[in-house]
Amino acid sequence: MKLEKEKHDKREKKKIKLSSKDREKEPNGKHKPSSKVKQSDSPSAVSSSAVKCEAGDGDMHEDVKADPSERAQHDGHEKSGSLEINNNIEKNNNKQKTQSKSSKERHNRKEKSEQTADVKPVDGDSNQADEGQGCESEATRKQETDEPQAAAPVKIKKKKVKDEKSPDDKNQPSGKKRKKQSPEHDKAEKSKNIERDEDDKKKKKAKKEDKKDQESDKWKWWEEGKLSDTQKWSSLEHKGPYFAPEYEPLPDNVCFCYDGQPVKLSPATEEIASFYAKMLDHEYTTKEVFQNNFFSDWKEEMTPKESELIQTLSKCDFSQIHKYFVEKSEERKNMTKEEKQVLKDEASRLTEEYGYCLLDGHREKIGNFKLEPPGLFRGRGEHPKMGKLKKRIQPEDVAINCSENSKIPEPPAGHRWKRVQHDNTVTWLASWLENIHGRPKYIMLNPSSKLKGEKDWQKYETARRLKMRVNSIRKQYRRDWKSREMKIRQRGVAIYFIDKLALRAGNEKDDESADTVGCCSLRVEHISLHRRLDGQEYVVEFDFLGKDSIRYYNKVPVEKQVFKNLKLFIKYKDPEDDLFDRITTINLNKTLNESMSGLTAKVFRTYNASTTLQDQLNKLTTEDMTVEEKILSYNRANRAVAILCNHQRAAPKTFEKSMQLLQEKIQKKKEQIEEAKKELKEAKKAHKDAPSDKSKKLLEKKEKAVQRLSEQLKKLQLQETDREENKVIALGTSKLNYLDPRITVAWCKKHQVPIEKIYNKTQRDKFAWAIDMTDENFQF
DNA sequence: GGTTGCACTTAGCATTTGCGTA
DNA sequence: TACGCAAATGCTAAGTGCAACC
Repeated sequence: MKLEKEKHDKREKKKIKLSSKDREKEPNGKHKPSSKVKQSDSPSAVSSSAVKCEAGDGDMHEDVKADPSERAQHDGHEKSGSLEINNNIEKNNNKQKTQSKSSKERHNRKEKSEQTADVKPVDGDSNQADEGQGCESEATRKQETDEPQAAAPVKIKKKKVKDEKSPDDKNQPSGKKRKKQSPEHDKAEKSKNIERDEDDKKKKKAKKEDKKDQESDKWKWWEEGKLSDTQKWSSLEHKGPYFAPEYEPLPDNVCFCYDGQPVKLSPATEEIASFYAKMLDHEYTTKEVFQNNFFSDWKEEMTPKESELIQTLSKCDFSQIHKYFVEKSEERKNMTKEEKQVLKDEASRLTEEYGYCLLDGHREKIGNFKLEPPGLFRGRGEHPKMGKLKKRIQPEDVAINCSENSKIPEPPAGHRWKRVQHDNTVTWLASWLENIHGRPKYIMLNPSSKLKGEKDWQKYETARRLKMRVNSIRKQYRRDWKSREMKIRQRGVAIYFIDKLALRAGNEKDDESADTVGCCSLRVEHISLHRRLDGQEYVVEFDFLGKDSIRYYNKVPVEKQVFKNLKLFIKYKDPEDDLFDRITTINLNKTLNESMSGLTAKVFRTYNASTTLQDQLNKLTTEDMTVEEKILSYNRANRAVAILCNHQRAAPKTFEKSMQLLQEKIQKKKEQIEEAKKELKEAKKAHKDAPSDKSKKLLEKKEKAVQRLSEQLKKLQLQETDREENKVIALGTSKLNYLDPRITVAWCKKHQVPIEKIYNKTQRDKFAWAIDMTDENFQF
């Protein structure tokens, strides 16, 4: 009861903070009509809620909350029955849920909700023994025979050699087209060429050796033992973070204008103005919340004189500043190769100096060694803090973590660190508090590092352990659906959703963030119940904004008991009430941990994603396929996971155009094939009429041409299918975070697909442990 | 048992790089 | 060689979950 009250109070607090005016607005700032507000404002609406369900077990009103035309159907999804991804992401992701309620009404609602509780404790949970822990070592550890990284450096080398030509050489026509020169000139040219070739060879050799060194230097931490769960390192040394460059004031000819008059701003005020000016092209600056947050934070940084003068944002003219930055960006784009190379060299130097640390004697790459520069906060979705000023991080804000006996990083001249600590139970190198939410941020290692890799490996091992326990866990949550205790029923249904739909846990959120939810924080307004829908029984329609304000829309047939429970959970509740008001992620995870050590809601996502990949790969791959077809199968399996996990992306801006180009290419190829076939027919006839060696050769040539063109066509068509199917689906997130890489490596080895066709360089670095240790027999 | 802070993973968008093609 | 595009990489927001504390 107390828990429910607290949940309610929290929500209440949040609602008060977020003005109803803001909440009822569409992302574009326009007010949208809100029937839901009306409904909940009326006292008679108390039990009617946005969730429509039948009265009793009889016929049901089949109500769909949003315009069905807005929802793209996506069928054929095995796991959830019918997962639907909305193609119109931009539109739908920004869709805001209308919510408004007076606190008095909310209080009444809480009391009503209390009436629904059965509080007879039933001991339904069974503790189950743990299984093996930690990272299992693979039975077979095979050395990687391919050199997946070879391709890219060779190409770079080629280009470099080309670039190193003297200016004279650059202008010389090459090869056969060269004009005849004098013998002296030829001789000089020849010796030049020899020189160049030798130089080339030397460089190639050096590079090869470098690479060899790097390979042999590569730390195979997975072949060593782990320190302990708490101790993360024995020694850690680094250079500290790299600070963002100081602000460069605008040239005198670039003016900020207020009320039509040019105003020279102080450097601090001007810097913040430049943050806004840079974003003028972006939709953010059209949003009222963004504008208000920016303006109030900006005002705080102004001098008293500036603050007195600048009273309204609408009178501020940033256009000159905006133009200046656009021009600067153009200039950068139009730099010569040499100028670009200077910048590139400087960046490499920085990475070399700050981008690596020494961890237990091994050189490890740092993930983010550059401190975040100041700017304006860009939240995702309808974030109440968008537009606020992200302040410049000073050395005095930064805590350093390294070993006691190491060389302590030097703070910038005239400054000192916030503190220097030597805590080997954490993995971060530096940390600071960001000023928007007051939360800590960290500088940590790259995913290719031991610390990250080990944790990743462990994650997949936990998911594999779940595979062994999942049947008994499923039996248990089915039993819980019939518990006499409301809390246990809710928990049973929540775990069912987490398992079946790969929903996130849904922790309680602080008051000042976008209104997004996960499983445990679902509200009544996020589901609609349909006794029958599209020929299926007991359908739950989900519609809510999840992490990053990505819309989750799905119509799922569920078991009858789940459906009945959901009806019970929403009884006497209003749209904004919690669907699972008796549980939190903490007690849900506690229950899961009792079933299996290390089990949390998150593990189900990893487990279901990896299982789906393995099943789909088995189903979609056959031996007679070409490598291209196998890759398409892999992408399809990957896509099934991305759909399950609801990993969406905005369609690429150039999507339509590039598809059109591809289609034109396909058409052209088809025409070429037709032409080639005609020629083949003629060659056949010629050979039949007057057989000779020449005619035979010609015939063979034409046959090969048709075959080659047909293969090219097939490749293009596969590309077209793949691209179309990937339009709004992001494959990368699941590949990097949810799919046990050993499944991929085993599949590549079994089906002779080069690993670099599936994993790029970064991914191969991250999954080096899996690539090294996995053979083709690996089973998740 | 709940709250809070901290440490870490997961996530999509923005920017840069480099490849294929005209 | 320049250009346009897709892929790769970088950036940082937004989640999860644990442990200390009350």
